[in-house]
Amino acid sequence: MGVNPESKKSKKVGSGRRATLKEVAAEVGVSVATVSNAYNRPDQLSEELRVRIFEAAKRLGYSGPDPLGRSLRKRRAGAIGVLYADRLSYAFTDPAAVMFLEGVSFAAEEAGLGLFLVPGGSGTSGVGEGVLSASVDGFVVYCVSAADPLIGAVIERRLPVVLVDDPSRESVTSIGIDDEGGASAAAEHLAGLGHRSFAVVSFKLTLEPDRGLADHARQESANNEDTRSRLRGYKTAIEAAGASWEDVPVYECPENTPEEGKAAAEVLLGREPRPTAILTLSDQLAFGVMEAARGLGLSIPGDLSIVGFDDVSEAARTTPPLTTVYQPHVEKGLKAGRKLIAQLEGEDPGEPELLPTRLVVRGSTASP
Amino acid sequence: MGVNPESKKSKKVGSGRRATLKEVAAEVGVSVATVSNAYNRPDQLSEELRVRIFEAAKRLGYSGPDPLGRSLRKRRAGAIGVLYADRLSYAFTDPAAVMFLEGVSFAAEEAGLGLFLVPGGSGTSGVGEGVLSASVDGFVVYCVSAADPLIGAVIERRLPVVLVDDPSRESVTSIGIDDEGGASAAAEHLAGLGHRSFAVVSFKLTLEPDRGLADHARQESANNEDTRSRLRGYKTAIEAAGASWEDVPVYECPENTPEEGKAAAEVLLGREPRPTAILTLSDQLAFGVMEAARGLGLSIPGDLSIVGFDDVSEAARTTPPLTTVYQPHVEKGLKAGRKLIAQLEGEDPGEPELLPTRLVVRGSTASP
DNA sequence: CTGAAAGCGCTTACAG
DNA sequence: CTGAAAGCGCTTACAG
Repeated sequence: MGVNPESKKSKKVGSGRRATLKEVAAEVGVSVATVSNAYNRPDQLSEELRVRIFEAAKRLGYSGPDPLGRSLRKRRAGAIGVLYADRLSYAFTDPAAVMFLEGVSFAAEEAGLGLFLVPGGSGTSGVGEGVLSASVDGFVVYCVSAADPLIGAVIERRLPVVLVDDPSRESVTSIGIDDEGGASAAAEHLAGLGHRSFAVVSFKLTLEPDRGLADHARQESANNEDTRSRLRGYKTAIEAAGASWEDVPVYECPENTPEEGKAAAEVLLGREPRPTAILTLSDQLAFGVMEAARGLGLSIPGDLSIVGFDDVSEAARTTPPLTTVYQPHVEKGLKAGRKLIAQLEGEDPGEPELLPTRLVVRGSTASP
Repeated sequence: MGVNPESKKSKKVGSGRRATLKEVAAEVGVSVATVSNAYNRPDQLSEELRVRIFEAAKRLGYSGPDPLGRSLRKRRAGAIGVLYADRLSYAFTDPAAVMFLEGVSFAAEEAGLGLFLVPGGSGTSGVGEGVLSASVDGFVVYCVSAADPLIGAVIERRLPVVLVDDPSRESVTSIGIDDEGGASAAAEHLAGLGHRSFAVVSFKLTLEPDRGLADHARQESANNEDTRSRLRGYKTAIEAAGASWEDVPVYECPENTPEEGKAAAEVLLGREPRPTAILTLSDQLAFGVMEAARGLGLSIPGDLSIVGFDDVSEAARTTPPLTTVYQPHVEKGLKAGRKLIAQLEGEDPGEPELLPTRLVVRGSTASP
């Protein structure tokens, strides 16, 4: 029978010391290998013995091999890590990030893996601490600028990696979207409606973000590939329409939130001449722009046309509905996850992929 | 100098075999203990030696102690597990779940822990497989019915646990909200407006969900504590208003989605007498009800009053805005996470807590 | 300031 | 069908 080592300290469930494989083996009078086999290779022992082992396990409160021991031995953590540059909790605040995670989690589930959300941002510990200490088999790196030291930490770990929205490292698998194409389609659309006076609301441009108008040099220094591409798309289309990019104010927001977008728009709409169209780098920013316009008594799209980027589900439900650039967030996450899993299984992750974007014209844009 | 063992197979970054503590020790000519100390207890060795060790580590491509080995030795996974009953990917689809996760992730970040999302649902592997194999230090259990075998798997693991929205296990820490109070406030509100003809759109009632009207017996058999409480709240207030609960059709939806809510409403609104008010168990369901009403040409709230539950951010932005019961999703997640972390640190997780709910009256309710 | 030794809990050839 | 042994990579008293 053996005395249950837990009976002494009978605190709440969960606080007791777990039994181990070794203890179960001792209880049954077999070797640890046999107990291990009972769980992992049922064909390696008689059914009768297997049942006896499970009974003993139950008696001792043993719930199967400890994942920690097993992982070390098998050199497999059983989880894929998702690295997000900002605070983890902030990721759940951004609908685009949430959809992306939905896709990744789908891929993880397919493969029977867990999803480990790695604290990347400025937590209590140093930069990259989370990356260095996460028990994962690989990383999906999302929303992390190529210049961020976090990327260095990830590379150092020498685990399989998929970089999302950042094709800058040739040697690393990546997946992204056609940022430039989407952006230029949006700007072309506005130009086609007759707009010539534009303004842009942008993400942060460097690791040390500013809040305010960004001059040409600063725009050029943008170190997020998607930010660069979207700005380039806007620029190309605006110049093709015969307007000067030099005259287009680009406002940098340190964070991708409606609040920041609102603050940006309030500045941009106070300038002379007042822009007739505002292009943003995300729906989140565009929502803030809409709010600012309402606050100033401007009608959309009568006085001001607005376009977003992302086609988050809410974009279809604002008043008026937002014209924006669709990108397949869930699919991007799914494919990123699958590319990582392919690497884990020694398969070819495939070429860097660029998923298509598409302009979705709704009610927030019209002739000036 | 020593030959870098990786130089032979020069495939993509990430595919190389990692160096180990032992190899670094050999390279420098010190013991593994000293190398370990270099990373974990800088005061235990001379600065000069420490630098030499880091240089050697860099040379060999060693990025610091492997989390797997460290976790096993320290008996700490460095992550808190979140268990969700359905498919993981589905959690990201439900705005209430996303806010909850935001809160949990905030708590995890505070404590320098990762967030491990455990596949609970019907993946490729057996029930509880994800739970049994997750390398975590404890579980936050969300949206899992007390009757679900997953709970059994969690308990078996003998790790610290926090049960969310399910106070049924006395011995386990839990946190929830005042479901009944919120629900009865909502029904009272409708009764106060003069409604006497109600219908209810409910979550699934058992582990084997039905789609359709649920008779009294089935309502009673509901095994989710929050579902039971909300139904009880509706019932109490409706009966207090002098109406008969027997006459109130309760439609069970197998999933908490707008689509299901719509299907439910289409049936309920086809009945005679047509209800003048529909109470739902969530905003997600309520959104579907709104859609169904629109589809049938019914005006809200003129022909039909609708109330939701959750006060998801979208609830304020529908047309008309949704009257609903607010609950503090993020705070619930935050507190659940902190209670778990308190247990991990041997502190008192505190009493089971019941967070307050509050009726938020918006435009979707009016006199019949 | 540094090292030898034990051990965290497990799995996997291999031998019988 | 079962077991003895090695070892996954690390940390931690402990001794010097």
